[in-house]
Amino acid sequence: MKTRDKIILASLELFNERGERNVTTNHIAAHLAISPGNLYYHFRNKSDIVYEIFLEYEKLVDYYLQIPDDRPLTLDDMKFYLESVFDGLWSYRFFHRDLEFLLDSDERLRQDYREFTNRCLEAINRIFLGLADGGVIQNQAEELRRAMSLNVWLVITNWMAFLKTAHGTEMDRSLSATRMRQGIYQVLTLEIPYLTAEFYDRVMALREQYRPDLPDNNS
Amino acid sequence: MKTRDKIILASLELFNERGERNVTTNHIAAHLAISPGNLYYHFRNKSDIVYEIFLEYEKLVDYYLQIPDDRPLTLDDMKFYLESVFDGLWSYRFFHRDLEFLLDSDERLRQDYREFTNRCLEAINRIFLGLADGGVIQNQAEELRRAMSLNVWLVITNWMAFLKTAHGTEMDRSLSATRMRQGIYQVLTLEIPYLTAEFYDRVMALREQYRPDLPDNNS
DNA sequence: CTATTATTAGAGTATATACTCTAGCAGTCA
DNA sequence: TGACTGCTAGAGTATATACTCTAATAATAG
Repeated sequence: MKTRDKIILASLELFNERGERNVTTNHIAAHLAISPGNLYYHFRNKSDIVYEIFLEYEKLVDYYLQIPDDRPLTLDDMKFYLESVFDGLWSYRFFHRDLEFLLDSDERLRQDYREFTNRCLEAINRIFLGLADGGVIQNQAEELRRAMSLNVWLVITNWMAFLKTAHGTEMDRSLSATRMRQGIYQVLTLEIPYLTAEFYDRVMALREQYRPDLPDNNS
Repeated sequence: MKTRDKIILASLELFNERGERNVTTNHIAAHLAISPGNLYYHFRNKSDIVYEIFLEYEKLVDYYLQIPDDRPLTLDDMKFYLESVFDGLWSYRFFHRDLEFLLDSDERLRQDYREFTNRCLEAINRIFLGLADGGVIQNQAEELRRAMSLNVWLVITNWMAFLKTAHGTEMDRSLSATRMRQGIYQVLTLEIPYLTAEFYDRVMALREQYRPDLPDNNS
């Protein structure tokens, strides 16, 4: 594997683990057992590494969120979108943690992220439309659908932070990966009132699969 | 005003404006035209300043979120809670920005914040109960109400970050304060499906007051 | 007035961090 | 072979940052 790719990979790993703020370029180099000079040969600065990682994140999510417009959407589609998005969120979870600082330090990233957000909102909106076509959820007025999409986005992008902050120190990876699924539960909760009678039971059953086992057992 | 209080005030101001990460203790001292030594006479370290500010934030929100249990809640109550919470969020907006790092650096804060979160969730839950009593929203199953409360919390605590990241550089204070109100719009959106027939029109009219003037005009 | 305590200034320090510079090495192509 | 280009090491640097230390000044109590 090329050094450049190794740098990106190790950075992502360390960022996710410790937070971007706590990971220096020297740490990254040390972790890879390469020299700082080597790292800076491949990247002009830390922001460039972050930006490169963002491009991957963006690509992944954009790939997941391709919405077919030649057919209605099914329950399986919905499940796929939810799982994919939370999977992406998990893989690049450092990103939303220090988001504001990162955007402040890099004009390019701010621009790109804004467009990324808009694309995601648009995708969520189209998923709702597709699900309405598929008879899973009821059709809603444009304005309400947009407001709902935004709420879905807010819940999704805040879920990771909630887990990290609302629960104790017991945030080992395995536990997180399980808890992560509760994010899907929360999103499905948003949809409940809009389900069609035909699909109500099936969606509720799906939702049940993501229910947190422990009621609220933090400490 | 005592120096100690001035430090807290100036810190809050600077943190909100530039983000905690970009504000050093030396900046704070310089801003107040006092010496670093003086600052460190009053606070052992930066974390202590943050913690002190958190205590104020906590007190404010706890004060706002006192829920009377001897009477049902009205629409006005709901409006008050929403405006109060978003007002608090705005006044201490730096806090949620670097939340994860702050909690990582201060065990006390992590502990306290977790309890704070739980109290807020509990309060939201009780507001829903009170509103159901008041005939504003329909009564829901315990589990659904809890999941909804959590969604409300997620939307509220992520709203500030969304504004800062999804819109351009044009985030001067005045604009923000206006946009801030759209957060209330989003929370009310969550409640729509659960409104009682008697209150539907009134809540929708209230919600209308918080509707963003510009559809999605960022750049 | 004096002794004591609280407050403040301001120079200073240890450490960290992002990043640079130079020189050497390795692969490649003529 | 030799020259050229890409890659790497590693010491080094400028700056920032959180925080300390000492001495001086103000406030207060007896």
